[in-house]
This record gives sequence, structure tokens and C-alpha cells, in this order.
Amino acid sequence: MAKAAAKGSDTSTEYSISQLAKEFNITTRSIRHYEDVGLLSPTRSGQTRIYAQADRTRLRLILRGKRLGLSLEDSREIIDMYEPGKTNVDQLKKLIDAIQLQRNKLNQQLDDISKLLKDLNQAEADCIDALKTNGNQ
Amino acid sequence: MAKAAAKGSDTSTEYSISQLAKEFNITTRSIRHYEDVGLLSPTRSGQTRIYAQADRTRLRLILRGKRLGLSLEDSREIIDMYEPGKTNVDQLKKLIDAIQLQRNKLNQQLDDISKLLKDLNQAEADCIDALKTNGNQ
DNA sequence: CACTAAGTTTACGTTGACGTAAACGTTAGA
DNA sequence: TCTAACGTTTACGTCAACGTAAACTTAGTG
Repeated sequence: MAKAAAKGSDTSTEYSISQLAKEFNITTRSIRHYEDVGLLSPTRSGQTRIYAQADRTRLRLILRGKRLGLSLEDSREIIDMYEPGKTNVDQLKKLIDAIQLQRNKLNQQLDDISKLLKDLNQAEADCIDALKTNGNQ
Repeated sequence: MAKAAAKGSDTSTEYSISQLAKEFNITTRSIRHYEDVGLLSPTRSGQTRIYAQADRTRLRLILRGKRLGLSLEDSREIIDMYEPGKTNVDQLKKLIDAIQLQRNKLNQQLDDISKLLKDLNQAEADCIDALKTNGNQ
């Protein structure tokens, strides 16, 4: 079984699949699925998967993407943006464009959320109003 | 065919399914699907669907939900919050709880987005850096 | 040493959100 | 009149993201 860090977040800390599953409240099946589609590639000790800090970080990014409604494919693209080991100038320019695209989407989401929050506030106010008016029942 | 408004957004304005599809850049199939799952219920002129302003508004809310990664079921619940025709006190209290829940989720999303935006900014900075360093090729 | 807990692979099943095709009706214009 | 553009229903197909079972292998424990 993977060992827990002795002090703080050691860069050499390792995790088992069920440890990560518990920590993030997902199933081991999901974690293996993320590996199937190329989002994770843990090392192995025999057959058993061993997850490093980097894997744990990627997993956190994947789940953050999910909360934002991204597909796994979308998340993969975004996460790949963080490591521009491309060296190629054209690739870098494309990457910057992609980043701008993502930024636009996120700004749209920000706008959507602020509107939704306003709507919810209004809905709540209506509820409270109805509760006052409706002291009977 | 449905008539376009003569002046401004008349409350009696009507829309055909393809008008809405064009306006929101979705397929008529999607719109019918939203009806299948109970998110829309347009009136009919014979067999033909007629959409009122209220339907158009609901459609806009549905699509906003989609951009935020909500399922159609989630959107239905939220949209239903806007019309507390419940009269029942318990229902209203439950509704207020549900609203708070949604608010929490949205705040989580806000946090996620701000972190993602920071990450993207950093990624972009790294790209630009790499471009400068890599004047060669 | 038998048993349990955690790991593995393989593979078919499921759910949501539509896509896609078939077969048909209605209406306006050349 | 006929055909093009829009509408309809019915129904099977698809794709992503897992769920769920089966069958099996270690690793540690009473």
C-alpha cells in the first residue's frame, strides 16, 4: 500500500488508487477510466498503480473541469496547455489562441453565473414573500 | 408561420420552432427533445408547435444552464424555482434550501473559474516566454 | 492456512442528450 | 400541378462517462 507523507507534501509522496478515490470522493472505476482516455498515467509496482503528486494534481484539475461542465477531452487539452514542451513556435501561437478561447468561455460562464445568482436571489425573495403572505396554511 | 413582433418585444409574439433554432443556434431536434423531457410545452396550431415569449425565455435559461454544465434535469429544477406556485409552506422552505444549495455550487464554480483563469494566464505567460527565448526554431 | 481486503483485467450494460433517417402532412409560389 | 420549404411522429443509432459484474491475483492477519 502507498505510504502517506511523513512531513507535509513531500514531492515523493505516493498514493494508492483507493486513497485518491476516497480523498476526492469518486470511484476507482472513474480513476481508471481517466487513465483509459489518457488523462492519467501512474507508474506501476507490479500490476498495482502508484500515483505521484503530479497525478494527484492532474486529477484535481480534471475534477475542477468537470464541475465547470468540461468534457474529459476539454480538460485534457487545457491541462496540456500547462506544459508547453512544444518548442515549436507555431504550436505556441496556436496554444495562445486556445488559451484566449478558453478565457472567453470562462468569461461567458462568469456572466451566466452572475445572472443565475441574481435570479436565485429574486426567487428566494419571492419565496420569503410568499411565506410572509402565507402565514396561514 | 409564426409572426414576428411589430414593435419591440410584444408579450403576444409567437415563434416557430425553426425561428428559435436559428436564433439560439441549435437544432429543432434539441428543442423537441427539451419538450420530450418536460422543459417546454408550446401550444399548438393543429400539429404545429407555437412558442410564446415565456417558452423562449425558458429556452434561454436551459441553454444558460448547459453552458454551466447543468443537466437538463438540473435546469428544470432551477427554472421551477422561479415560479413558486406551490402555496405550501413546507415546499417553500424546501425551495429556499434548494436555492441555497445552488448558490453554493455557483460559488464553487466562481472559485474554480478564477483559479482556472489564473492558470491560463500563467500558461500564456509561459508561452510568450518560450516564444521570446525561442526566437530561433 | 484459510480468509479478508485491496488490487487487477475484460467486457457488457446504462444513462443523458441528442443525431439521423424514414415516412408522411400542409402550404405558398412558379 | 408539382415541388420546395417547413412542419410532424416514430424509432433506431451514437457518444461520453462511467456502472456493474465476473473472474482472478497478491498481501497481510487471526
